[in-house]
Amino acid sequence: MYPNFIKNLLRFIDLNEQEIQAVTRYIRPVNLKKKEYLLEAGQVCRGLYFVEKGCLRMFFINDKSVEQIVQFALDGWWMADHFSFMDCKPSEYYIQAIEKSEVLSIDLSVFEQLLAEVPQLERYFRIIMQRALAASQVRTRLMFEMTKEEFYQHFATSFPEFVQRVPQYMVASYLGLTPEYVSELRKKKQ
Amino acid sequence: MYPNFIKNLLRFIDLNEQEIQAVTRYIRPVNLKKKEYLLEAGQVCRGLYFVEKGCLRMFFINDKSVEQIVQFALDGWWMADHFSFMDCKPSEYYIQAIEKSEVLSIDLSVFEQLLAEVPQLERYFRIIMQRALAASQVRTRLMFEMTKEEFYQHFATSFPEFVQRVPQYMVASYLGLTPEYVSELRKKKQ
DNA sequence: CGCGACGTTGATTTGCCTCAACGATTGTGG
DNA sequence: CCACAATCGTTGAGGCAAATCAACGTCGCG
Repeated sequence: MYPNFIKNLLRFIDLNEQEIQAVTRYIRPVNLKKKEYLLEAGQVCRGLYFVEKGCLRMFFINDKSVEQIVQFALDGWWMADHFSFMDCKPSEYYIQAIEKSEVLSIDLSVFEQLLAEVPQLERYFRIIMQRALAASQVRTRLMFEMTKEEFYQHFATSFPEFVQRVPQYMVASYLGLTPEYVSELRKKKQ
Repeated sequence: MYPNFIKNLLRFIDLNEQEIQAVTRYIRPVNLKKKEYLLEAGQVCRGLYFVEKGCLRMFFINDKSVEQIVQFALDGWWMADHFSFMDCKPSEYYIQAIEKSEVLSIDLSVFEQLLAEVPQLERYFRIIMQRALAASQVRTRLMFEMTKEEFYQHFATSFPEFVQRVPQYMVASYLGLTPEYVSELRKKKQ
């Protein structure tokens, strides 16, 4: 049951069988078909979402009515609009399954209770958040450091599985490029 | 002693007098003169830094040998290169005092011990990290959503004290603009 | 006073976008 | 199993936001 999730927990904290059972009792599993939404703009982001299997994207609609992707999540990654989640404010984001996905949600409504019952999870989430923050710092540096062309090439060579798995125009959006320009860059490289 | 720091702790968790004493025993205070460095590229980021009073900036040197600022921290904010801190990897960043500053460091060498002695701090740092992550998500969205001009105007009106307090070319760097272009934007607005 | 740090101005250049049109591939209902 | 429509990627012409480069003003400070 939820092998990826439990493996992820045990990677950062020690839990006995009983505690693992306790955690899983608080989880709300969500199965998504391709293109189905986990969150839509205007709704409150109810949970912290763990991708047990599949692939999600998080995006907003900009003032030109174009989808702007800000994050992906593959198997074993967490995803949430933390601002909306923490303050119960309506989100400006959509979270959508790129492929058929199996997601585990820890809803805010049970989050505090869960933390009280299994206090080690404070540590787990502290580490998860800290790592996410580190990743975000790295991304910021790369965006400033590189031209858009280098940024694309860097991404394509760093995450080849990714470029296979998701459509090219989504990669373009995530990197802040137009699909046309990515097309030009790919031609150039060969 | 460290009034801003303690106020910040108590804002998110409950601690009794004894626990507060325990925490302060683990702190390494650092006083910085204007332009003094707290971290230089190549060094490991030893601590999580809390700005008790003053103003810091974090930047790296890009391939054109230009300083690129990625973050500021005013009184009451945390700052660190989390990637370097967590994995003890040499940092690519500099952290420098923009003005005379009083910083409190929680060094990695005592971090785990401190968390063991005052377990509520796991919660405190989980919240701190989560909020930093939320802020980072908002910044990412703004950078994608707005033109550079809007981004500058948004920043200038959202943080007027800031624009007073730090030189214009640093604001420009933080926003990913050239000083010349910011100059042009300011002229335009009046 | 003189130097260095900071800001401004204008001319020129360019990286990347916009727009429009056209293949190629996929998938879906009849 | 085919027809036809989406969906996705490509190409090329033209345009613009913002960078680059160079030169000059101005202020504060040793």
